[in-house]
Amino acid sequence: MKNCNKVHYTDSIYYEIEQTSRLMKKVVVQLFTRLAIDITMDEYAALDTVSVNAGICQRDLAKLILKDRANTGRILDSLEQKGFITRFIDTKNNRLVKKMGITESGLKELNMIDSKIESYLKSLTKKIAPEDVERVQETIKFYRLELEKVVQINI
Amino acid sequence: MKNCNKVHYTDSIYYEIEQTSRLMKKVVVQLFTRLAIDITMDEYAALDTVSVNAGICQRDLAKLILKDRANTGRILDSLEQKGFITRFIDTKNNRLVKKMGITESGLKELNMIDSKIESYLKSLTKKIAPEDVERVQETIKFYRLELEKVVQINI
DNA sequence: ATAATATTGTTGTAAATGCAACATATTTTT
DNA sequence: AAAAATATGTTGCATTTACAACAATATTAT
Repeated sequence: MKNCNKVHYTDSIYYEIEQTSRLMKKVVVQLFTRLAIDITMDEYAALDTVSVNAGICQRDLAKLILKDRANTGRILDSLEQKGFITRFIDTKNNRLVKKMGITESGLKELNMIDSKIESYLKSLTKKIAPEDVERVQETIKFYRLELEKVVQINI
Repeated sequence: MKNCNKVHYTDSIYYEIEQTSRLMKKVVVQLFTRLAIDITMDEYAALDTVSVNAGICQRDLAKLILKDRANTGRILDSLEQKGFITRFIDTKNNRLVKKMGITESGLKELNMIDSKIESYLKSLTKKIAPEDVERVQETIKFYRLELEKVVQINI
């Protein structure tokens, strides 16, 4: 008799999270397209992050959004070109850095997108008890912090 | 007074899952590199999926691994070239399709990788109660099935 | 029967991504 | 003081990815 109790990676929580993330990304991209939102998901996430971290520099933002410095710079180029953020040279620990902040126009865009997608995203979890959603979120966050301890970040 | 209760996308479970997935991918890629495993994570996931779905055709596999037909074909090209799967022409609903199966060498590689990474991956959740891990996995799976209902899959 | 549509896999292409290398400036080491 | 290392942002490149177009075949509609 063969070993039928084999543990498969594709049954693990790791793969489950990855698959869910991929699917979710598809859902949100399709939502953005349907709503004619003219920034990408990554730009939206970066804009939101900047809005709660006024005056952050590029490298620190890169660490938050888990992208490398190169692509973070490119995302910010796009957001700046669209007028949603402003960038300015400043110092951090005596070093010249590029800091940024959200503009009025960016804040308006952010609120517009939030209002457009909020109800739809909520509807996706409506069949799950709110306390379950919260518990899952807390557990995943704890797990993510564990991952941060062992991952090598080269940003 | 400004609205300090604003709900941010970056605080949502959607972003939490995406960030965790990104971080997890980094962790596993670094693990694969450290262990000198010579296939990619995607190839590994595909190989595992093939191992439990013997005789599956390419398009059906694409639906399982959530990649498009083009890239699924490319991943399989690589696995076939390395001798880990075999592909053969067959019919499904009277249509010519490319089916596949895992080879002896592929099964050996799969088991080798599993044995190498198992304990490490387990250690990442050792601080979380097993029942919590299971509950999270179930809730996410339920959520993923909700997503599958609304997403447009163009595979 | 002919035309239109659907299924499956491949090829081409443009965009996104990560990584290494570079430029500049500052800190630390020797 | 000179050299080495670090911090920050940008550029270039190779890989990955998604999407569209195509080729071949089978089914459905007219």
